[in-house]
Amino acid sequence: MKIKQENNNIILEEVDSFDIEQILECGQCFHFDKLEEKEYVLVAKDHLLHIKQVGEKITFYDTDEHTFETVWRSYFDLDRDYSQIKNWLIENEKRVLNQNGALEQVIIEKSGIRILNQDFFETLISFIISQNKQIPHIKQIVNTLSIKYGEPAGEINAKEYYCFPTIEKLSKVSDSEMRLCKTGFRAPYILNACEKILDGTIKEESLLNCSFRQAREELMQIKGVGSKVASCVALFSLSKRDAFPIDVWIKRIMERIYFEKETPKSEIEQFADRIYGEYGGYAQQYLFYYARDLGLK
DNA sequence: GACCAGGGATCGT
DNA sequence: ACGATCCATGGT
Repeated sequence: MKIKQENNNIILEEVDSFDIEQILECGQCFHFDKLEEKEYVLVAKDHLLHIKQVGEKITFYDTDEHTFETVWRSYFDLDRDYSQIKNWLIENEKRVLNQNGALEQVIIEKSGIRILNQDFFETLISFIISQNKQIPHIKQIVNTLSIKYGEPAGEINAKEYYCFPTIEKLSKVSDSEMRLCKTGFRAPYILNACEKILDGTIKEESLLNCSFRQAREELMQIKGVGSKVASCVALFSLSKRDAFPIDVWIKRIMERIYFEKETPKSEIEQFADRIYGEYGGYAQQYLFYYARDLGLK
């Protein structure tokens, strides 16, 4: 990877496995705007980023080296060797199945995906909101909460963007106010999550220092957080790359490519552990995006 | 353990 | 237009 500073911009070249469209649109994050083809504005970690990709060249507009190094390098998972992960997954699938599997083609098609290292609180609330909702609606709610309760993050093309609210701010919102943001029955879940963090039941620090399974157990103490939401939070904000969140899409694609019949989630989870192991999270993201694009039924 | 509410935008017909 | 669906979960 080559890093250049040009005017006020940071330019990346020769980045392996990086497609800004696939990274943002694959369903792992919700706080961004598409401006043009492969040109986006996103708000993350209390920073605003205007980013554009043309071929192999990626421009981080109005970004200094210090911000790039301290915020975006880790956010975009730039120190991870994705080629090694892809190769391992394809080889291990072959070993377990004793023949070539379907994952290789999925990975080739979605090879520009990276798993973002997102903020814990924002990820937790976003995935509580996500249940039974489609991505455009999740984005709308995250946006509404940020505008109403977050700090200004900056302006691009005459549009003001807002940071995701702090836990203190969000915890003081009333149930009825929260429902005005279209959160519906999830409103008490969001408030319960704030409560459990503020009273110390849930500690990000200890979640970072334990196994995926332990972290999932602890997160599930929050009302409205089940196995799927907890797995997403662990994968996207706690570096648990062995997490394998199973939703309807993953269930459908796994049933199609490995089982060829209806299969309980518990069995799918066990199988994923065996075939994808410590890289389950990456496999899940390739498969999820692929299945959604396919519009699998 | 199977079923159903809950809330509303979006998608498919 | 309008009904079905939706990156689940908790309660019954």
